[in-house]
Amino acid sequence: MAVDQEKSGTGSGTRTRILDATEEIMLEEGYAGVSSRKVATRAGLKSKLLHYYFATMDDLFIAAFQRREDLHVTRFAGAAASAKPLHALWDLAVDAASSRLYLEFNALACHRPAVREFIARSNSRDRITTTSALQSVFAQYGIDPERFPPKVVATAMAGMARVFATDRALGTSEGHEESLAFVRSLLASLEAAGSPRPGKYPTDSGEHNAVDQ
Amino acid sequence: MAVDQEKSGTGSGTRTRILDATEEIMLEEGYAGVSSRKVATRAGLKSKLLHYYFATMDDLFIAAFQRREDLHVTRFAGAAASAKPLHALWDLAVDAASSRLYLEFNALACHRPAVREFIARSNSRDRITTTSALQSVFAQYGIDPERFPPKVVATAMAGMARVFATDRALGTSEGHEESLAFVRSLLASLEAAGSPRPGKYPTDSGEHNAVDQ
DNA sequence: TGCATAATTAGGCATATGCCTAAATCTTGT
DNA sequence: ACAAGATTTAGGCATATGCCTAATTATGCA
Repeated sequence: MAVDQEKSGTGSGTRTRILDATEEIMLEEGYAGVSSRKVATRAGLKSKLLHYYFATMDDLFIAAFQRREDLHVTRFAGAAASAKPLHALWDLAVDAASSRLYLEFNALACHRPAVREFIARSNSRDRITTTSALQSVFAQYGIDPERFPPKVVATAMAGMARVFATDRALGTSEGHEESLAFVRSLLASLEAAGSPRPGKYPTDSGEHNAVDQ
Repeated sequence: MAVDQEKSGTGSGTRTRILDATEEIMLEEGYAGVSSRKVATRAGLKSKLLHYYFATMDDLFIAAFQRREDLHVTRFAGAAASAKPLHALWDLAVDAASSRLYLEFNALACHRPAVREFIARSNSRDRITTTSALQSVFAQYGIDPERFPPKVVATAMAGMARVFATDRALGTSEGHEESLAFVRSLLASLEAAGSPRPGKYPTDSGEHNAVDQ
């Protein structure tokens, strides 16, 4: 325990401020721009104190990632339970800040073995959770899982979100508008076709077409 | 062509060796692992010589990226002109080494302004070129561009390729098999349905192949 | 042959980074 | 009030990095 958990509000949020600073630097300069002294300066404290909260840089990165992931899990649950789960899940995946951060974390994981396992596990878990959520939604909406395999849709969603995040970070947006419009219209037609089925599984109702051609 | 650089052609491939070493380190440790001394050691030469070929690290990264991009452009042209362009373009996008490298370059671009413009331009250009190639192939195959907007397909392809690359680098492969199988079967059905298309467009045989515009 | 140019080698400086040990101060529960 | 733990401060070392100036050797060409 000790420092690893938010003991109480006593630290005046020092730990939180450190993680915030870490995220900011990752977004502005990339993960390689994160150094102990830079984080400390940005958080407004001496570098020694940072070392007190996070003995090593690995600890810092893992904690930063952990916090983001916890937030993501919460958001994900909310999205999956919302009235329009497909739209909500898609919006969540595309969320700019999160995607950009995950991008950096993924790159970071490549040369920090201690962090890699955390991120790899999280990636895998997220894909599985998304798949399972989609599966349930698809069943509820009467969407043909052969036509839209949840696992494939989950992978495609993750992929497009990453493209958007990367491009945006580099200042381009070639194809974003069209892709977003296309996906949204697809989601709308999917949700419109299955929406009026609260609590029950459709499987009936003639309009199984949902994705007609 | 292919004269691109080679200051004089007598470097006994030193320049090439430097770029190779740079790529290797990027793949093994990430872009942040690339330092002048490390590259020099790996290429089997003194760090001073590296500085002779590439005055700054920006120059080195830009040259490394440039070389990869030239190779990609060549491969792309070949894929677009092949007998099964859809499969070829997809395979190219998913190619492991290239995707991983582009991933690193993208991350690198975030905190190296001098490199950013190169990469951003390349990303944008690649998306446009892919879109245009898909458009032409779709027209040839009689694939409805409303149902498969080339721009959207190009973005989705780039996205899935990135997910595969990232996951593989981290040691996971959740959903890869299913996604690859799904895409391949989709491509097969598209190519099979389009090949015997009646009309003025050639079916196969590469004589009048319309790859250019 | 000679010569211009490419290719290679040499040492070093200013800076930044990760991580360490020890002590002083503040907060808390009792 | 007091002890125990949490929080903050302090200085420093070994290492790595980017980049610089100059000199020496190898090579191709007229």
